[in-house]
Amino acid sequence: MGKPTISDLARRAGVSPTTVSHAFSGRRHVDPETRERILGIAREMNYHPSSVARGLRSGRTGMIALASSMPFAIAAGPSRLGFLMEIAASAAMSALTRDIALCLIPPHPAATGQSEIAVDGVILVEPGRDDPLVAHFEARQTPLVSVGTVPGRPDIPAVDLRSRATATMLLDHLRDRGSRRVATVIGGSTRTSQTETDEAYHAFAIRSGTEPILIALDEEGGEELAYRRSLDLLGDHPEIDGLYLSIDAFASGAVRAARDLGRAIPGNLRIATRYDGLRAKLSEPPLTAVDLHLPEIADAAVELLRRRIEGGGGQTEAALPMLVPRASTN
Amino acid sequence: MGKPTISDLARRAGVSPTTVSHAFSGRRHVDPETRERILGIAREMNYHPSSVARGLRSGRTGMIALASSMPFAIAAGPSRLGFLMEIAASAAMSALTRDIALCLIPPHPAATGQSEIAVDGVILVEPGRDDPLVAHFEARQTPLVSVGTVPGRPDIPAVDLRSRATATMLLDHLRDRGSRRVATVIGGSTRTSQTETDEAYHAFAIRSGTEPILIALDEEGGEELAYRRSLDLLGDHPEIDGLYLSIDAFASGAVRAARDLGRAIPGNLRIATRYDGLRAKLSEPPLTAVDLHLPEIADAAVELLRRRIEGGGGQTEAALPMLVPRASTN
DNA sequence: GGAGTTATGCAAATCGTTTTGCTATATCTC
DNA sequence: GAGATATAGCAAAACGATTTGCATAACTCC
Repeated sequence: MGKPTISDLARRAGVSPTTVSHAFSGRRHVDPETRERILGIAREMNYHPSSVARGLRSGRTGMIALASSMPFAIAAGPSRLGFLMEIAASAAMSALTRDIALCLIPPHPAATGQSEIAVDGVILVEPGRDDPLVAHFEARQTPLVSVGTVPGRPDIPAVDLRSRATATMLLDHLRDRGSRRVATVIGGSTRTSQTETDEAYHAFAIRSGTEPILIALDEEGGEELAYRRSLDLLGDHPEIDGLYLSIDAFASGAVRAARDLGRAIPGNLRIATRYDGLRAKLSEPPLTAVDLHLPEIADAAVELLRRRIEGGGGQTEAALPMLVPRASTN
Repeated sequence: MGKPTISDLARRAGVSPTTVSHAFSGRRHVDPETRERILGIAREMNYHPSSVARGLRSGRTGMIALASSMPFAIAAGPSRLGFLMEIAASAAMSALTRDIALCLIPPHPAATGQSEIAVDGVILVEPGRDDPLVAHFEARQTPLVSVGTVPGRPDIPAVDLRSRATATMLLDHLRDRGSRRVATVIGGSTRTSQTETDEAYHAFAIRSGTEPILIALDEEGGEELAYRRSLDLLGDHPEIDGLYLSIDAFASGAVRAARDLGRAIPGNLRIATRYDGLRAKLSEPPLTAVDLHLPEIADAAVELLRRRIEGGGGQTEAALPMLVPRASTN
């Protein structure tokens, strides 16, 4: 009736469960003839070992999770096709080639009591300082790696997203194209990408000998908030002729604001953003951004986590992001 | 040293494991005071129930999988952001609101021996006739639902993608815009979307009183194959002034072919495709396509599966796709 | 022909929960 | 005060594998 178990199979084959287990796992030698017979009967009676039972005994589930506390509004976007999903897709492919399944879990697992999922390890995407997800998984002694370093936690293995280099590259690009007064809009979170952008911008301002103009916006506010604040910003500082926005949703808002103010892009105002996703590509005009090499990043994270689960250590070098110049900074 | 177990907690609290279990699950009454004490000690000693053990006993893992035998080349695309990932993202969100985790599994789970993952149910994305994935999960008695009906298996609950209606809508649109000779390119697979497109096109041809011109291409061939075959097609049939391609990668190839042949789009040739993804939107010119309402589709599939896991039945009505006219058919 | 080795397989403990049946009080009902 | 009912908690049997130690028989080697 129910699914056949190892005992059912053992009985039918006239051997002990032990032998069946060994026949499947190969952890001990079984007479080849017996083995074939067992496997044959298994096929015949449609037996498949339960990975839950295996997991209980062996402590491995063969599954890793991808988690992010980034608000879905930004991570997945209205179009559901953002930064996070690009990493998810890449990580899934990478995991699969290593015979691991990838599981997507909610932004706030602590919130829901029952939804505790057993995974061998977790990849965190851009956690913030004191991110509850970090606490959550550390409490469960689940191996952790991060995409984007974890603020204040250099001990947690991470694939560096190189946000400082990214910001510097884009700011220099804006200046090289002729912008004299570049303002920056970052997210208000404590993620490394935002703090490094902040730092890179201030260094840039000093280098350029200009007074920095930087605002930090609540990431939940998305495009709409960025639109309103960009109107204010460009109104208060008509001298701004370059804008770097570290979140693509913000960039969309800024583009709308510029249009409403009659500022031509790039003629009168250059705009650049960080993540080269759908928004940057579909923007009118298309936005200059950087290729973060997300597939490579995701693959590195999966490999880092795998080694960590196996008990090994090891570090990873992330590829440097590459500038993708588009019409918005021509 | 290791993670604390229910027995450790029971000992510390001076009760039996049974009582601890009940205190957590609420399946039986425990004295509120005892309960609070147990929960307090649990927090203190950082106890978290093992979902693997729970799963073994209760037969539920709280996890569902998303599987597709669609070649990754098309599903995830070079940009990793295709049809499949849009469904994955939406399904993940839908699952999470129901306290279920979503797992992504490889196209050919049968291939890899060990990677058997325990899930409560599976959502199949556009399976073909006699799809090995269907056999795989049916052999394991895993509840199954499909996005896109399963060819030859009306008994498997599915969310209809309405490919016949989609094809008819787009073909009629091409004709309404002025195309007199509309050819169609479909994928060579046995997925319902392709066979229904085939049927819809032949019905359309009869309605229009024209000789049908249809070719089916290997889906693995992607844009490159479609490019070459479009060159042939347009060369052999210079009278073609409308083209419907049921796969967006094919459409990209056709656009390139048209350009190389000096055929203006839409002036000299109208082109439409099905899935309104990145390719359609970014194409030059942007391609007319349909909004399949993938988030709603994914949500319906998750809900259908959830009910099926719970033992219930129930059907689902899928929303009708909506035409998204763009410059390619102006 | 005894010691050592190899081949083959089994029994039993274990993984950490959930579930079922039971006991022992305490409280109500007429 | 006898029975019924509720309350609070325990013991033990699952769940379905893996793992470890041991047993038996057959071979090899001097």
